[in-house]
Amino acid sequence: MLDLKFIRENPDLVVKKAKEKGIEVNIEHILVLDNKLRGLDTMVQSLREERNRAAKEKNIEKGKEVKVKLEKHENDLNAIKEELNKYLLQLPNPAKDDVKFGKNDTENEVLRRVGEPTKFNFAPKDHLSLGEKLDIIDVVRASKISGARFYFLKNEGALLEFALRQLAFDLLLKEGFIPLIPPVLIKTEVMKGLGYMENGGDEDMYILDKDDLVLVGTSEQSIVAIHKDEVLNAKDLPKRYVGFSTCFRREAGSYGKDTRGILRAHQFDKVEMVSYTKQGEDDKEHEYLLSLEEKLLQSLGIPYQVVKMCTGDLGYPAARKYDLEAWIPSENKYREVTSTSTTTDFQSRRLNIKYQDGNEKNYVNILNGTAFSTRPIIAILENYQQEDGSIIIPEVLQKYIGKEVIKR
RNA sequence: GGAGAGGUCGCAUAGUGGCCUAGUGCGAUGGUUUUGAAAACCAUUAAGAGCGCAAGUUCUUCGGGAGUUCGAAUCUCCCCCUCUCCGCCA
Repeated sequence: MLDLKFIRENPDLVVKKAKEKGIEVNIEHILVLDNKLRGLDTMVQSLREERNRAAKEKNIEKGKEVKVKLEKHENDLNAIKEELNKYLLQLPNPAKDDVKFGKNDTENEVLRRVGEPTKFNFAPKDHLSLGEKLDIIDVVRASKISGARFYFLKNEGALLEFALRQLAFDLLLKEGFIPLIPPVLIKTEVMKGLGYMENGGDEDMYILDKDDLVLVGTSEQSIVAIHKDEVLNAKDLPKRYVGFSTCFRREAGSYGKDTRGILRAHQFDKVEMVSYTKQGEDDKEHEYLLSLEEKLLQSLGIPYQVVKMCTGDLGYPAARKYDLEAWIPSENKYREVTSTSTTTDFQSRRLNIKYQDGNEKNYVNILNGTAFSTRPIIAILENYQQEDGSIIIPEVLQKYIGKEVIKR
């Protein structure tokens, strides 16, 4: 959500920035509504003043008269407020100035590559063939009981996930992150407030009508909302959380896309980082979160590239976003495994999260980033595969799993 | 799931239709006093919004929403949350 005053003063900029993200905005309508609203608001206020005065004087006749007038104008006011709000919620967060303009993901910017694409003197297999042969991934039985896009992680497959999670927590706890296991069901009303259900977002969510709850698509959703309607102390910032949870996505609209293996599933696990910082300190924090993500991938010894999203690929709340893409030998290309975004004060306005610094009060900046998800397992299996189909376990993970090789 | 009790300013509590412009205590902040501190005393003690150059002024908010009323913290209805007991259960 953007500041209404800012919109009033910089309407052209708001339009231009939205356009860069590929979103058309009817700013005229917003300004007209805003203008109407303020006129009406003033009128309603003075009518209320009259009502209050009549009540104090116990002037019943006068009170009755004012009540009728007030009712009508209050209804109008509420209607306009609601409409204006609807439009305001549709405005995207403007991209930061350092973000390059681009229409879609083909125009994203590769910032750097770390490590060389893994070379094999045999034809590398994909993660699913490897996983099935080693009996660590089972999608056939999963589909029997849950349908397409579900999987069992089994044996060392399950242990690999635990190991990745522990590796991430070990690093982030050292960095002072607060560990968190969040709820994965959120009230529909709160999810709407978060803004994840707009623009078709609800199509990608599992909604439990009977209980008015929604399954989270990422624990970012519950972690970001943890301080809803709170004023934080500036002393405690930056405040950093690391949460672990299962994530649920309907993947509507991705039929036939990435159907093989565990790359795109309805359910997966993720270790998520969320930072709250003071206004204007998000750039520094963003680089910090990125550096942590790189450190984790580097410690696994997986070749990757850092990609900076162009304006057209940013999405609504992000002002800047980096993806880390790991080298996937079977596809002969890099694929997204983790990412990090700054939402500046876009989310904190919606959620009403502020901080107090002396006499000053301001909205916090909120950032998020993936430490690990299930996806890096794909990169590990494929990059560490041997000719006989066995997998060497990355050295940093060996202590968690208690062996060096996965073989049958 | 059943029965009951609650939710008021940072915290604790008072408030059962107009004297609430929400009282009191604690805490916090500033000041006076003091060599310094404590104590004492004095003052301040929320957020959001509108109008106004400003001083200021008005409105909204007593868990949330809807209603009754000239007038609601107070009455009615719905919802949320917390606590106690029972039942069930990792």
